[in-house]
Amino acid sequence: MASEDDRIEIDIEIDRDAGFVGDYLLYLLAAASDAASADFHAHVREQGLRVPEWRILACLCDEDGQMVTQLAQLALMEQSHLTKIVDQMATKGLVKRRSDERDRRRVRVYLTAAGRVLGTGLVKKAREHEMSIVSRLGATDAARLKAALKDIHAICRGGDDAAGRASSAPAELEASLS
Amino acid sequence: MASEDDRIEIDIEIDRDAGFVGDYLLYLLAAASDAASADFHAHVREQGLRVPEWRILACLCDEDGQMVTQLAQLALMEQSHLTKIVDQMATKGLVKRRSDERDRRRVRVYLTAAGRVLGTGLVKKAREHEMSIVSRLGATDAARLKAALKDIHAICRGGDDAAGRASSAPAELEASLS
DNA sequence: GCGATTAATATGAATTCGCATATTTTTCCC
DNA sequence: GGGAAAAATATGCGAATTCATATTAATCGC
Repeated sequence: MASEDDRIEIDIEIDRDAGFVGDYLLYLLAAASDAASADFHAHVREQGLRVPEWRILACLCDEDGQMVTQLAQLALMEQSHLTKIVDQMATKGLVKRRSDERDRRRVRVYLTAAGRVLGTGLVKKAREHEMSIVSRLGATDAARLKAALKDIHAICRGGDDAAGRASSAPAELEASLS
Repeated sequence: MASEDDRIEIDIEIDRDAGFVGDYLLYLLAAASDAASADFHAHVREQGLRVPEWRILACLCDEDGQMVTQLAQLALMEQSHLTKIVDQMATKGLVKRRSDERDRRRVRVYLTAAGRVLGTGLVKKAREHEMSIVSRLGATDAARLKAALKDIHAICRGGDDAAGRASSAPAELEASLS
């Protein structure tokens, strides 16, 4: 019962011919997004922020005083979730709410001074981090990649709001799409 | 106090010059991934599956009997989360566990007949859906995009396990990287 | 071979997230 | 202008997700 078969059995099957997922666009997008973000997200957490908070800060640095729904779409999260995160950020003193004068249903979210400082710093870091990836990928390929990603986004939107034009579209992504 | 100023004030600012997020690689990746997946994920849920379950099915269709940790990496989720989802899927009769004979710490996850049927069907649907996106994007651009995404993944991995080679790497993505 | 260390998975508590819906304000239509 | 329909946000609750750690098995050093 002792030493019958001590060969090391290699059970790691390297199937280079891939299967399905290894070349599936939706998987590649998710995997690339995850992998690319891991580094920076770790940095964000070191700053005492969670990822959704960072996203909101970044969006507000781009355009302060956005509406809740607008911001949620842009930050890729649900409205009710964004509302809750804004609560927390307000408690932390990073943002403040103010209801829109013209339409008092709307609530606009503004950066506080502290929020702007933190956000600006992180945006700078994010740019540096992005540059390090872009340089490793090559500037040309990176530019092509970005263009393709914008195309994908433009093509695939409509599952949400069926060819939703006008007011709800996250402005930044509309631009430069051809 | 009645009609002082009824002009419709356009408060939607279309800033085509983008800000930061509109051209930030990590944002574009996340946004594209979200947008591209929305459709199909809706279909998955209509089949009574949640997205993580679909991911696991797909991975097992590619290679049955994977280890828990392996599977978690491949399916882009945490190990403890995967364990719980496998519990549920086992209850539903989609997968079954069997401990590895050589190393009884390891638990391998296998598809049941029902799981394979469901998974195979969804993979087929996923291929069709992917093709519809690829055709709208253009075959050449799509191929370039996939290559770039694989590059990104290869470049950015290392935040997790510092240049992790060998056994832990999700085989499919290693392949065809140059 | 025996104890210490490491690997693989599971478990439990705390948090986040998402869905359905309530609430408040505005717009539309008559 | 008054009530019904719509829009924007908030709330409550259940499920999903994470984090820290427990548990079990294998490997390494002596």
